[in-house]
Amino acid sequence: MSDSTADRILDTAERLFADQGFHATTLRQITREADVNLAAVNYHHGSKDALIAAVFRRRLEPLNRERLERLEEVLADGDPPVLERVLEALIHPALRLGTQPAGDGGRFMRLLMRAWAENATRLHQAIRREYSHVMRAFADAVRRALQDEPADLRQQLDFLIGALTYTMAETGGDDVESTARALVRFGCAGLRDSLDAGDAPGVRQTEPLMENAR
Amino acid sequence: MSDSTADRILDTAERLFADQGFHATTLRQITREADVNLAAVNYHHGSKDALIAAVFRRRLEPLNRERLERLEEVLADGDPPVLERVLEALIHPALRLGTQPAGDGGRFMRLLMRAWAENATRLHQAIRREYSHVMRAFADAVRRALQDEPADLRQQLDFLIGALTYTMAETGGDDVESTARALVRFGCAGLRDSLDAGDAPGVRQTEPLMENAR
DNA sequence: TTACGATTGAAACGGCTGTTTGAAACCATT
DNA sequence: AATGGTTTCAAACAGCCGTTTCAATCGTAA
Repeated sequence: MSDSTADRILDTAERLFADQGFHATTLRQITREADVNLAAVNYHHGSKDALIAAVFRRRLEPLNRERLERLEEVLADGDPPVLERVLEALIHPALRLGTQPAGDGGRFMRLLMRAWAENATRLHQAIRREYSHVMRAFADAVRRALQDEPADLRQQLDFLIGALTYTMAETGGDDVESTARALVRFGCAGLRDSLDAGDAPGVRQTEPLMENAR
Repeated sequence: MSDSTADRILDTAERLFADQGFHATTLRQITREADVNLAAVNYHHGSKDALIAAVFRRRLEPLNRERLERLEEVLADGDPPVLERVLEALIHPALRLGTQPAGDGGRFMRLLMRAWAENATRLHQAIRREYSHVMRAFADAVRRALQDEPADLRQQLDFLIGALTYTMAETGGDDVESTARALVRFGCAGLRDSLDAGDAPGVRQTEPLMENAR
């Protein structure tokens, strides 16, 4: 049941895509390692592109659902929500994804990173589309937590997403808890300093911040 | 002179690699768009893999050199260096790379991201090797700026590198100055809060930071 | 047991890949 | 003008790609 042909193809494809990339991974390699016939991919998933999309859909949908559920809980607990808990709802489900089924490490996140490096492709756009409402919800929550006007909060959130994605792809999914704690804290400090202090730098200094390059 | 065959191949390859990925880009496409003969790639660069390495070497070497030069200046200006200026030496040369030759946007950074998504490959390891001494130098400088013991400062630096890489690949290289300013500030706040406050959270809160997932 | 849709299997399809080859063209030096 | 090394060119090489085909097999419902 859980080892149906279609599922075995998905598992193997996810692993190989993450390790080697989409184009570098061939259907023959997938079907050989999954121990299924070559034609099974086209029979069960339609095409290689459809297989790639299926690999993402299987992980992204539960991830974003859990993120939004946790965000709802945080928002229900108090109206100016606690910034730490908002970021934790964003970060923790993603970091846990790396350790979920069988210690796969940051494999899927490496994959997500790959897909997102494929800018200007249909895959990238599809993922962004599926992500957009999640990010909008979190941006609103952060704004409310900071009780500040919009500003360019989206940029700071992108900083955080970048740190999260990079970290997940780099670390092997070990010590998820401490990594999540460190990242939540890092992001909170950055967001608070960037927004609630207006335009002035958070720490005064004698040297000019930005000198012209030589 | 500047449009030598080898250089035209490098320029075209960099653009196509960033837009489509390494495996998805064919030598025939590169040579067609560069208006050179197919065999020219193997003649001037040896192989496709060697061409990929050459594309990276051309950008990475000046980038890391400029970073280290600026870091030296900052360190020479005062012994506990100003954290903002250290991060600025790390971030600004990278962000400027996107706007250098002809408004190429974050193209090379998208490429770097791609290479770094290719974990466990020789290319990734080669890049990490070339980066390691740079990162070590910056970690030392940050440690001195914060006047703190080692801790897991490397992790915080990875957060910052992730935010930088993600941001560069996402934004088209526009408003480099304001992006750099925002990122320096974001990173300084995160580093200061994470390290100089020890292990206690920077902001007290009534809710537990990390609840068990449902 | 028979019948039938769902699944698997082996083989082949056209097409594109990176690389190699050897002749032609170029260009500075004798 | 003749030479010899460097670079370009068109063509071909073997090999792998995603997909399709159609017969063989399986599992279940009549």
